[in-house]
Amino acid sequence: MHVRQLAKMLGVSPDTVRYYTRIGLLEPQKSIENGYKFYSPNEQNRLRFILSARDLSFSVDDIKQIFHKADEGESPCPTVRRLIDNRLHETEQRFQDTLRLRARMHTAVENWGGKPDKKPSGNVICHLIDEFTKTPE
Amino acid sequence: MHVRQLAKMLGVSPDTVRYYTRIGLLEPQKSIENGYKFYSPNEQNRLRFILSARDLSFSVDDIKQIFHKADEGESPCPTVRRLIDNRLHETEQRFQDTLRLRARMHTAVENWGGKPDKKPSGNVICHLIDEFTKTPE
DNA sequence: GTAAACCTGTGAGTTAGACACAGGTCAATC
DNA sequence: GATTGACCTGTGTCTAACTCACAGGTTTAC
Repeated sequence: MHVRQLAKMLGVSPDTVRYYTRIGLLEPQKSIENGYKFYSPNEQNRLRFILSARDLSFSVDDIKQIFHKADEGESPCPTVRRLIDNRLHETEQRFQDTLRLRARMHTAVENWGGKPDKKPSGNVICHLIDEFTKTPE
Repeated sequence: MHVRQLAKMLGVSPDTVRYYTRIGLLEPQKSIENGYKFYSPNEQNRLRFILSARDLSFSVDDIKQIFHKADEGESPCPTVRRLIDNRLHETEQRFQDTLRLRARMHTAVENWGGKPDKKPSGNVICHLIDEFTKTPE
């Protein structure tokens, strides 16, 4: 199975598959006559796993670690449990940040609704942004 | 005012100031004897504006556009209103994505609590991840 | 045989900075 | 005046997770 076919089967772009291959997460065989890469059922399964892990926000480097454990025959589960703990904290942080940002943006847009456009003057570049910063509420 | 002093004054890292300078958002004068960059009060004001815009999720490229308008003497406000509309959509999207991700991760961790570690076998790399994907609820 | 459509791998570009590093500057000491 | 050490500078390179550009190989239709 070549790159485009595999990508289509699992619903990702060929470039994504090429990327995972480039960094060593996938190790397809190289056709001698073609130079084209050939993905075996085992590689297909690995890609499926990568996508599942990605959906839980595991990073590519995390997945490398998981594969490393598994390739040595050890259980990757402790690693997985440890890693998701970090990812969970990150996600929580990002969630809170995004929540605050969203509120700030909504306030700004609302705030700007009744204000006119103005030309820049002196040290005011855009009075919407400048004034909003000074009165965050 | 040199880079470190300016950075400290506005609470960012010198590298951040250098970055904005490198991409042309700031245009300090270059000392002839030193080669060191000198930031005038006007540049200080520009940096303050950049940070305000950044806090509303405007991208560096957005800010470039805003500066471009303002430098031509036109009102950047219409640009600002148009741009924040895009950023608001992005933020909303990111918020929803993060919300879903967070829920998925919580479900996974809960789910894994009662499950043992297992060694990889056949085409199962980590049963926690593999099985969770198959039963998302 | 040839033309067009399609596919490939590799190299480079993307964001918003962080980090490494060779060298310049300045005050304090000898 | 020379020298040490602390501090500062600009520039080049690196990051994550891909995406895009591109030169060239392959396959199919005529």
